[in-house]
Amino acid sequence: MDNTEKPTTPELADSTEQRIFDAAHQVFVQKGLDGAKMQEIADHAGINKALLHYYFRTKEKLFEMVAKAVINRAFPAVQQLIEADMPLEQKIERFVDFYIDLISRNPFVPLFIIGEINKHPDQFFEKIIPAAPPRPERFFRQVEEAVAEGRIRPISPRHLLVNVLSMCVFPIVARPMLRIVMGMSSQELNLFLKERKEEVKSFIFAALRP
Amino acid sequence: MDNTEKPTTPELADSTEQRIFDAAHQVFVQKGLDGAKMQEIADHAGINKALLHYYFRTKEKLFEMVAKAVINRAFPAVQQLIEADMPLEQKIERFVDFYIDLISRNPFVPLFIIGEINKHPDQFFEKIIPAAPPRPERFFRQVEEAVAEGRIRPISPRHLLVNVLSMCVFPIVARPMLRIVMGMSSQELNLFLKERKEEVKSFIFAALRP
DNA sequence: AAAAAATTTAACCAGATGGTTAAATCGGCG
DNA sequence: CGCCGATTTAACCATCTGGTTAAATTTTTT
Repeated sequence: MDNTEKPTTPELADSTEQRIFDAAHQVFVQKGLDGAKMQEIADHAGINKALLHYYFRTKEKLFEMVAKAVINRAFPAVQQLIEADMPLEQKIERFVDFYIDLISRNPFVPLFIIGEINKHPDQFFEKIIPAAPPRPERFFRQVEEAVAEGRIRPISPRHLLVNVLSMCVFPIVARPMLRIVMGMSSQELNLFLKERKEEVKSFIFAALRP
Repeated sequence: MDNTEKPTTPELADSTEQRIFDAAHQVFVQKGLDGAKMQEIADHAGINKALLHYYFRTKEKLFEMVAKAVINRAFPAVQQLIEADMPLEQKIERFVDFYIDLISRNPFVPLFIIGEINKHPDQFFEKIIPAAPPRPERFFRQVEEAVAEGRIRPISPRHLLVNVLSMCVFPIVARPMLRIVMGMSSQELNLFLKERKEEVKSFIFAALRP
């Protein structure tokens, strides 16, 4: 039914504090800062407003913690895989599989990040986003090498990465829009999204043929 | 500075009513139903709250009108091009150019549609979305024909369309996220997005080679 | 200039929401 | 049992926000 991931900070596992945090995580990610109500978070955690404010003083602080957790969970995972020590072709394959799985389990996360930055750019870049993240330099070099060796068709490494990301993330995030544009039922869409992993991989490798 | 499009209902052009509607359009699309405040819309239109409520009774009604305008402006344009009477290859080329332009001028629109459906699915599908939109059957047939003739590599028409859509829309919509993932400055991103049209087209046609 | 329409001012209301507080209650534990 | 921390209850407050209203003021029309 609800197959979205919930974060776990091991030390506090199963504690009330953790239950509240998980509830906040879910509500904030789905509805955003403005759309989320403290009462709804309390309900979702199975407690009341008083206790909610007892554990987390203010909505702002709670949101800040959740937002930090979201981005600290989302980006390092990607970074790690994209910069891993692994042949380019294999890396792309694993990346597509891994990333489609990841986004399928957390379909609201990309929307949450983009939306909140759009609505409150200042706070987000000040408080939530950490130090400058390292660029995927190794991946870029791998692509350039593969091009130089003639293993793949000449292509801009950055555009390749963005193409891969786009084809993995967008269909899952834009699910409600696809339903309209493609005129598909919810069931049809489920089947369609399951085919994506193979379809995206074959599309990419076809585009990369020399 | 602000290159987002504003809708124009010709009859009322330049009227106060239109100025208010345009302001509402801009604020709602950027901040969503919950994030938008009536006072902000009034400020943006250069009037006061009383007059705002004089022209548009309630926030709900105003939002409903804006949302309808957004989707009635967004989807038919796509539908028309994708179902046009035109050779497949040419159609894809024009579609990429047209769609990247369209989204660049309205970068918040896709996010708005997806986000609002996620937050208020009931209202949106009841009141905003019109009758069942026609599927892109002709496009699908064109792809199947091209495959049968061996002009392009075998591929699922629906996945092809979603791939094209993804590569056009996602990078523009996810701009704030790309900044983080790719570690690019705002200026670098502008240059990067300008290269996209050519880059996407060549990627697609490379993937379609038999 | 007079009349009519558009717009502003300023006050107000009601409901929702974030947040607080003190006392009561519950639950485990020595 | 009796203590102690966790949790609930219920009342309360301040603020924000959507919405209304009547009168005053400005602008447009006649």
